[in-house]
Amino acid sequence: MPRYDAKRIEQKWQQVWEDRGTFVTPNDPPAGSTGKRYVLDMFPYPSGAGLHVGHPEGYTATDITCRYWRMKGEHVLHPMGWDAFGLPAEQHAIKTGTHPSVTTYANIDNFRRQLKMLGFSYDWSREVSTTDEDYYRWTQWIFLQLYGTWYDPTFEWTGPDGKQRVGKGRPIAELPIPEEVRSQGDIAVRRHQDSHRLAYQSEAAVNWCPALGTVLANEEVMADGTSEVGGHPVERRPLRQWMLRITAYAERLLSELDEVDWPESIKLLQRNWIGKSVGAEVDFRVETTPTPGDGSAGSFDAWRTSRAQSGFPAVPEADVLRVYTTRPDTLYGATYMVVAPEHAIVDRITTAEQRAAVDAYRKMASLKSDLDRTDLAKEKTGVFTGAYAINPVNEERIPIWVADYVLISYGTGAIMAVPAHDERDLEFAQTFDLKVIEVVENPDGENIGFTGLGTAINSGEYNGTATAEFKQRITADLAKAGMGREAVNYRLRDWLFSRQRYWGEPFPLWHELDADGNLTGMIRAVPESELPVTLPEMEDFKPKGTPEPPLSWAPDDWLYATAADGTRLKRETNSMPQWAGSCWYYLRFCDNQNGESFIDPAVEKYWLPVDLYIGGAEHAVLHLLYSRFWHKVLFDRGHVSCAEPFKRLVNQGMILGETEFRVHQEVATGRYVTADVAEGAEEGTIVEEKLADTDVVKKGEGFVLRSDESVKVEARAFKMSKSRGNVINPDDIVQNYGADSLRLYEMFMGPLEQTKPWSMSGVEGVHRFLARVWRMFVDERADDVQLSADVQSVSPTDEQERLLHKTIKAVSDDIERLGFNTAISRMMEFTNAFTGHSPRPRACLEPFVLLLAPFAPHVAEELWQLLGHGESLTYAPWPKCDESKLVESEVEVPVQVNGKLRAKIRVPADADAKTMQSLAEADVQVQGQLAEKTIVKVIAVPGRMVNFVVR
RNA sequence: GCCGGAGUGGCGGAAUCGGCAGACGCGCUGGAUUCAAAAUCCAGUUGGGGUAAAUCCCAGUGUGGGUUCGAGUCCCACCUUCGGCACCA
Repeated sequence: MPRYDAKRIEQKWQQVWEDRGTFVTPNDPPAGSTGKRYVLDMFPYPSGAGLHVGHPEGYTATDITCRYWRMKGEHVLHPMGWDAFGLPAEQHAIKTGTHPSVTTYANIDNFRRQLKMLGFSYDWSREVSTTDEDYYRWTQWIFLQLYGTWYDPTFEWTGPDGKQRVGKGRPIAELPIPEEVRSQGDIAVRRHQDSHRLAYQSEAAVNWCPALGTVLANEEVMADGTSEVGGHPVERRPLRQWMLRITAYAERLLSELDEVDWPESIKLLQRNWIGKSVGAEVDFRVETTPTPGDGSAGSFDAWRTSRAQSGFPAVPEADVLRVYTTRPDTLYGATYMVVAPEHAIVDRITTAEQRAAVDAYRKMASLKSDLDRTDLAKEKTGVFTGAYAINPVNEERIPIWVADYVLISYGTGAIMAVPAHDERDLEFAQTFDLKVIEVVENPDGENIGFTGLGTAINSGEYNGTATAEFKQRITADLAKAGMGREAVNYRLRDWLFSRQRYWGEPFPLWHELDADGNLTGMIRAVPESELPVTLPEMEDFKPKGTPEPPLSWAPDDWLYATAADGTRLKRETNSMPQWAGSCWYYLRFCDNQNGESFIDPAVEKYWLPVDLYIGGAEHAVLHLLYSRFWHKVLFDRGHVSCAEPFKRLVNQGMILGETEFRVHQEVATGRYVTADVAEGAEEGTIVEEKLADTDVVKKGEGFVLRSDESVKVEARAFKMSKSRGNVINPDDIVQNYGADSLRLYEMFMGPLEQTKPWSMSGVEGVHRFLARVWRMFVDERADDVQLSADVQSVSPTDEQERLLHKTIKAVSDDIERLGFNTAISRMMEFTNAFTGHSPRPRACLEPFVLLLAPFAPHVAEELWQLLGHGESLTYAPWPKCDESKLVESEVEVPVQVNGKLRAKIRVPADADAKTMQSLAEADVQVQGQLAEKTIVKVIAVPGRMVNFVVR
């Protein structure tokens, strides 16, 4: 029985593709290729659970695109690899005692098997894993580029892409060394350089997660103060860590977003994350300083005079408090100031009377976790320092407070508080009974809200000025007086780049040791020739619950060395975060065998940028921002030729579990029982309740399902999860329906970008479609698989030809705009029209097989072979749409009367407006509608419709 | 709270430029085939009304308003829902 046997067909063709190396892609374009396409998937983390149905969604979308472009004659790069460093493998290793590399490579084998089973056209010879020494050698090399680079924000240059830019990452050797630094000797020069490198060490308070035994990046900590992985509490702790100076690139990361074709929503997420704001810095002189001799001598007037002469200094004097504000126009409404508890000025200005209270507050604030500082403690706390500052515009004396609602890490760590126009300031002012002065009003008397725009009041000479103009004027005036300047701030923070983990890339760095074996703080980069710094073999890599990284108890021969100059060296024992490997994998795919460099420049120039990048929206800020940052550094240093790595980005939507139904049934007046039911459960079924009203129904007894108005049915689809038991395993789907059905179903579910629920009967639906296609070609009543006698070399009818070319056009257009669901429905329409008719012209069916091929490649190959073709259809030319075959001599158009559809008439396709009108008027239906009415106006759109406006 | 996306039959969704709302699939109903079933094929399927018949009538794309000859599509306000951010001055 030659039924549609997906399993036989799929195994056969996967073997053929592998044997023939069908998808192996050399870097040199084949003769006659029309161009290059680099189509990339976000490579997976090979978890122990295996492939999830979410993976094949994006992978099928890219695969269809690749197969389509190959048939169009493009040279297509379509690689796959593994983002295999990371916490789960390490935690699994700790639990089971298996080395993480063992688990990782076993998982990779499973993932590879599953992906091959789905028939994706990857060039497997380009496979990489971030955990391979050959790979992370270059991750370390790129890190050294970051380490060896400083950002010059004023450097003007033109890149290889021909665009003019201001700001460039330059070699650290080109960093100007100020004379006073140079005069202090070598160590001072090295320190100066270290403070400008894109990779630097910092002692700052970091996110330490005791449960995971590691520090985390801001991006890895959720809004509620718990870790993104596992949801464990995270605390703030001062620790020495490696940071990457991504903030230096904030402006470039923001402005160069305009160059890429990404969804606006993702660009917006990145813009918000970078969080640029434009405002002003303003200096407030502290009136009294309790400790003499710290530079506070002199009157306010004297200070003002000197400022007017010397201008706004880079660093304020010790008794000057610098604030950042986006609303310099509200300066007259500043009634108090607030500094963050960590602000250095607090020690200098706190009065003796307030000292004890301030110290206690600062201590308390330092112990608070982020969680305490946000959600739980929304009410404002703070302490008066006893000191006052002078408002530079009106010389008002205003109190300085310490409060933790001001963050040390943003702006200058200090604010001028304008309670009339800032909700948080008002809340604080009300709590502590501070003055509120309104300085903005709406001339129309409408409520402008806190931050609304309007015109100035209570603002001296500026009264009556509109907000926008006021901002400009006062910023200019402050600058002239040496009291302020325009300033830009970013919400983006530097990237915490070190982790206390074994299973990650070691840093290619040495610490210099002194005679006693202590760190001197001086760093030496491992020479490029000594890369990779491989992970040492270790039995015990279990975190000890302290911030000591596992590598710190690595064998001594790994840990220590002596330099040629006799200096004792100790390795950096932190490791890189999982993001490191995924920051640049798209580059290595182009040239994964290269032992000389991370990518050959000519190869890079040919393949880059990635033309289409598809993956989950969960990487909208993290991976995609980090990756762009690294790429820009490599670009600035001349290692890549384009400034943006991913030209077009598409996020696939999440696939949810099957829709679940739940009934709420009234059992007594106002009392409900709730239960999960199967879809289409019938009245009278006994269902077991979830939440019982124990007064009415005993728990565990169940109740009889009714169907009346007191019963409410709730339908909801949930995220797939093990605990909910609604996970769909791709292996099962392939086993029961085949890979082609899985691919087709995932594309048919709905738009790629959309979140959508799984439906098993939907899978059956597309499987039925493929079986229908099969029967369009194969007579199932025959004894063996052979072309049906109904498929004949006869001339197609005009109608058949028109449908074929309509289908070619629609499917091609749909693939190019990634509208796979509609492409599939077009092919279904074609199939519905052709099945059951005999004879079925070959001239229509052959191109149809080619249209189907990107979506369901296995069955398409089988049918192509049945049609007598010896070669795989992978590189068969894509069918061309003959526009002349699309034209119809007559079209049906709607006729409206006062905008309402009243009739349909057939008109010649090329009829002009006049002809259409007279044909419409001649129609019996229309005449009936127009009888006894006056025609006021007629709108006729040729080929579209006719509308009579009547009275 | 702020920012963004989405609301269309019983369900997933279609309508690419403001021009026939509901393509295609699921589900359901009826029929054919069959000893019976599975599989397959054919027909119907937004709701309401109406007819001997239908190429009939009315309503209809979250709600309320508006622009237009004409609105699922554009504008204003609101509701619901999903996602992101969240003391960022």
